[in-house]
Amino acid sequence: MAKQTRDAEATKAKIIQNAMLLFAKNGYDATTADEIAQACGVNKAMLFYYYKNKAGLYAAVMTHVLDAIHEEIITKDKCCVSPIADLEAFIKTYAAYCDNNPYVSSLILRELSDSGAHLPEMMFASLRKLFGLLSEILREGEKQGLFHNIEPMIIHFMIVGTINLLVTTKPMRKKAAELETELNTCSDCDIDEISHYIFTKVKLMLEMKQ
Amino acid sequence: MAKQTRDAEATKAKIIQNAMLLFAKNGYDATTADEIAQACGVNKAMLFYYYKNKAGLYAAVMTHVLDAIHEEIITKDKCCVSPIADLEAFIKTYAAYCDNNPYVSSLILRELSDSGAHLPEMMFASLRKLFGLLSEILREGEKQGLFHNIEPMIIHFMIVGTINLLVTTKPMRKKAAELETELNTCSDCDIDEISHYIFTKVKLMLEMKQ
Amino acid sequence: MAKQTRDAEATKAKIIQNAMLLFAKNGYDATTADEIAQACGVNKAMLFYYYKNKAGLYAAVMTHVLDAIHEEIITKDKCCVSPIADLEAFIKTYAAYCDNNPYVSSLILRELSDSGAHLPEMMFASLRKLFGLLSEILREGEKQGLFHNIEPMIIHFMIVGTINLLVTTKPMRKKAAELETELNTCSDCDIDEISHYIFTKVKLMLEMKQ
Amino acid sequence: MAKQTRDAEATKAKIIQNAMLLFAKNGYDATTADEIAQACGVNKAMLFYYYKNKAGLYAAVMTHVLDAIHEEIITKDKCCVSPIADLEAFIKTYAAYCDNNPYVSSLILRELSDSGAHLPEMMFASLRKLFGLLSEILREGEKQGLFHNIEPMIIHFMIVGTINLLVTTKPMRKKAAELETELNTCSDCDIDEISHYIFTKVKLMLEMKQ
DNA sequence: CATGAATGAGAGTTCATTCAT
DNA sequence: AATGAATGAACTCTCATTCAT
Repeated sequence: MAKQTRDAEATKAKIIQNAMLLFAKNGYDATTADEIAQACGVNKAMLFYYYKNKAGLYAAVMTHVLDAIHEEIITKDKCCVSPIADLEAFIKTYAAYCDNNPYVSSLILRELSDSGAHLPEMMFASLRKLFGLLSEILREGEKQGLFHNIEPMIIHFMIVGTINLLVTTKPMRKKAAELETELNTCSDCDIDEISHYIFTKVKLMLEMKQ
Repeated sequence: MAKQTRDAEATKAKIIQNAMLLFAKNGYDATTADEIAQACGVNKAMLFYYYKNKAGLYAAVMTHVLDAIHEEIITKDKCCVSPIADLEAFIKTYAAYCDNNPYVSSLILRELSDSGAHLPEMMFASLRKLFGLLSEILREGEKQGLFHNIEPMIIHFMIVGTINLLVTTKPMRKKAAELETELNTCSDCDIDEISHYIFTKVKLMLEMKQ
Repeated sequence: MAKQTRDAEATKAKIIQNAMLLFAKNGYDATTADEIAQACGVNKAMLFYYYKNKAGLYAAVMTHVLDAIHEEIITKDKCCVSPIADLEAFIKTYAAYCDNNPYVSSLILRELSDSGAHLPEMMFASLRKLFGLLSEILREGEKQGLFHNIEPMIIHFMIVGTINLLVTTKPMRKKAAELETELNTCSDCDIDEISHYIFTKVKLMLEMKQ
Repeated sequence: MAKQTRDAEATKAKIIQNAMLLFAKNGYDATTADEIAQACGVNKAMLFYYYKNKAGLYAAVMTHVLDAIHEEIITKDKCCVSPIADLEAFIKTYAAYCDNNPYVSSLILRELSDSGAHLPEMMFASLRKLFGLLSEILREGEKQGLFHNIEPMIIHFMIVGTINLLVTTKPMRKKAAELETELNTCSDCDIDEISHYIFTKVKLMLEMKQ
């Protein structure tokens, strides 16, 4: 009996995992149910059995992804030591997570460029949670007189957007570097350098009174 | 000179224009040839007559968009006054252009999150041109001792990515603001405030020696 | 054993059967997937489900046809009594089979006049098998001193080509006879007369030393 | 003025010539108006201007082909010397003509395997003329007591069908010979050997009383 | 006579989804 | 819970044909 239950869970997990990769690689429309099923080694009808329809599966994938990243951040951040330490933790954790799970950036960017067309309600909740974390840090820093002239939404996109773009364009930048050596596309930068650079620059930016 | 019933240039332009809007709104896969043709008031076969296939039309749209933005920038920028003035012009022109033509941001972000899956060769050329403009400004600033510790690719995405994300998420942010007043999503910020804010912050960031 | 609503083998067979008739009647290009599906009372997508694409279905049809005729001949021929008896059996069996399944002649002639454009590899194998049967008979006859001056390929086409042409042109010849009584188009000849005539004449031809 | 007229004629001839080759190579349905126009270096609309529609062009091509072959035969045959000489001339002229204009065999075989679906009325007339020539020779031979037990339609297909099949399958037989040396596909036979062989064998066949 | 622009009616193929087992 | 069979609605693309110039 326990076997049965665990199999069902295992199947569901396998589906989410493979769907995530494929949605990230090819986008929502270009990913077919057949493809996902085949990648899982599961019958196609199972996708619909467990997730009702393609949109439902996609929603499940996105919740999974966003919840995971949120949890990663609140776990890794030794919250509340200092706003600056928190900011550093936020940036580095987010960057490291995206680098390890590169489909995440792709999924998030795509969703943002759709204005959340595929999953309005749910997207809001999960993305807001993420934005909420940074907002809180910034507000606290402002309260302590460390940060000035804060526009949290813009800062959020500066951090998160930049990281996501650098992650998704990695192969593209590598290819560009091979074609033309003149342009510096940061094609060999590793994620720790990148996140450290971003942190340093954003910190400066927030600390200035202007 | 007389208004013609059969004007190839006009038809081609109509197609590009409508395709651009639809590709931006719905993405490549979710946009159908029927839809585009109907929006143009043109027979579907014309799309293929002029652009060979859907991918060809998409490529034409993207070249058009990226070339237009490039030209806008090099026209509006009174080039070479000073790196700081150039930076300001770059940011503000780019932001204003995207705000006036909101499909642009959507198209660019989507393409970047695909790593240029739809148009490898061409994308490179056009995006590189844009990146090249900023690169040049940054390099000059560094040479003049105004900017320090420059990583151009990261700076580029910080500017361009942030603007694009703010443009595409505008409706989403508006909706979020209606639902919940607690969070500040910059939903009423207008584009000039935004681009000025970004310019100010980026300038600071570049001028610091760290 | 119970009659099933969903019987893959039955469906596949239905598709082959109807496709065979339609390809024979109208040729490859002029036969549409819609038409075939409708004739089968099956959804069009099933054709692609089972046979991948139109060419695949056509190939399946041809293999089916050629294998069937080959089997018919090796079954009906009491092989190896004497080359002459074998020749008679070959001619009469082939003729009777084509007469009973008139699409066969049409398919074969069409394919030959295309030089096997639609299915290079497969066509070779199956047609060669048929030609091999006659070749063997002729060679044996020659060895036994019964036949002389044999050019097997030419003899093969004389037999098989003539039969096929008489079968496919049957309606045409009937119509011609109605229009004009002067010309004798053998419009009332039945297949047994025809095959007997061919056998008699070919036998003479082979037995002469010239 | 004469120039104009001659140009029109030249254009029409160019169209017929190229259409003939393409119809022969690819069949009626698989040949497109675009293709023909491009091959001629003529605007597509011209095809319809001169020949009303595709079927009309095809009909024109076929009449051209069949009339040409008919004329060739009645020209080359020193008619009425003796039925045997006439037969020889008929076979050899037909074979040589098809060998020089290989599209002819393809077109004729295809048309016959359709039972003249594309051009009922016209096909009859032209094919009948050809068949009429042979019929007359056979009848005369019978009257003179040279030939016996004649079934003209069958003899006709034995001659014409065999020649056509050998011509159209030439590339196929060559390829088969390369793959497998065991089978003798007459792949190196030249047309004069073939037509002489056919003539010899048919002559024997007709002279026997059986 | 000649052209390029335009069209409508399909054709083949794909795919999310459902049904029967 | 799981599968393969089946479907209907779309989608991209093609092509004979016509129109305006």
